[in-house]
Amino acid sequence: MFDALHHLVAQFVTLSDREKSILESAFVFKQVPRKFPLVKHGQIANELYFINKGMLRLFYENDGDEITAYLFRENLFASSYDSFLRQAPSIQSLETLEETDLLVITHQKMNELYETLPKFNILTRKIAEQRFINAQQILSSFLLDSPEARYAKFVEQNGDLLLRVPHHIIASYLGMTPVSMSRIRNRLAQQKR
Amino acid sequence: MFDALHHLVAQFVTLSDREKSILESAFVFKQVPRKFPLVKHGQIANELYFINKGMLRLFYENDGDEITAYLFRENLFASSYDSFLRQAPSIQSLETLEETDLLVITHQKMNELYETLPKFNILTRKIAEQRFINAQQILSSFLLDSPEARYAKFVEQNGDLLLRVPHHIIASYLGMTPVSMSRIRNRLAQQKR
DNA sequence: TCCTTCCATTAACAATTGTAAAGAAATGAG
DNA sequence: CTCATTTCTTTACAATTGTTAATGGAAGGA
Repeated sequence: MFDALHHLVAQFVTLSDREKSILESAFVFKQVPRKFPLVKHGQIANELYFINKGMLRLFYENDGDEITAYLFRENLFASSYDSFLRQAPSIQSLETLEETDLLVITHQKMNELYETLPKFNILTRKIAEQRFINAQQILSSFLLDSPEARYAKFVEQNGDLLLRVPHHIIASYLGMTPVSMSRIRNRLAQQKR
Repeated sequence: MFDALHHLVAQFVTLSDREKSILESAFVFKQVPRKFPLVKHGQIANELYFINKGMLRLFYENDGDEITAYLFRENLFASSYDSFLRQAPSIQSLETLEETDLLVITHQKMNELYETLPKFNILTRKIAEQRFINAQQILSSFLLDSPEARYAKFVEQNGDLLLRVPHHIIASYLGMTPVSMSRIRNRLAQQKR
């Protein structure tokens, strides 16, 4: 149950068995069905999730339609980070895309961990740094690439998601409409012939 | 000389006088002229900068032309972060826009600080978290706003930079061409009449 | 101060994207 | 298994952006 979590943590810090069990005891297992809302826009996110199985989507609600901010898959930490970190009302919503198995830690438990497990500061620092680098890579794709190139890169890196996530959700993640993405798919498919 | 730095640090952690002097001793003051290259694309960034006065721009070099990744102003830490954090060759370049006064800390000195000043982990974690939230806000503007709205927001938040930074540098930061930004400026100016 | 380089705007045209709507196919809940 | 809902694609048109080029003006180095 905690294998994937320990495997991720081990990439950043080395923990003793004792420290591992302190870490484990801070999390609670939770299985949630498809389309289950974990954070609603306007609420304060007070949980952080580690995904054992399934997928989450973080999205904005923009007068009626939903714009994907990020897609979380297995073995990632997920949350509405801005809300969770600042403990302020979330401008994003978080929902499952599939039936999902989560390890849940509350904001309060995390603060306790900073005390009982000093290495936790290093761990979260490195994870925050990595998230920043990731955000910067996505941003760079908006600055440097055409929508067509951005879609092509997405397929290269996350091609499997095309079969797992509705296309209009991917389209909004790539900053385009489903119509435009369909045209791009058409163009790229014809180039390959 | 260290006033602005201490002021920023105080927003995240409380340091004793002794800790403050440890922090100070890790930095070196450096004044650099306009258009001075601090990190060249391909190099490994091994310095982090705190800006006392002046401005830096972080940019990509895309077959000949330069695309702004970020604009750093006074009282901010600046670096080619991906390169600095991973100690890998930088895909970005970092340059001064004006004559600039910097406090410089090396990657090695930073690792020493993590040992001699444990609170430094907390400080850098919180700064990394803040940078992530900032990156996410910028990204959300690409997902949610039209180029016109993105320009309008920029003016609202950083209007003074229009007089301080060449427009084509701002345009590429906003993900558009200088021509398109000029048209948008024209449109918005006419709406106000 | 002079001169070269850089910079912002405008114009015209091509290409791409957004919007709205409709139909066919796939999917999930009961 | 069936039916309502969701999802993907296509079409036509409007709007916006990119591209290239030219001009006038500003700015900075010698």
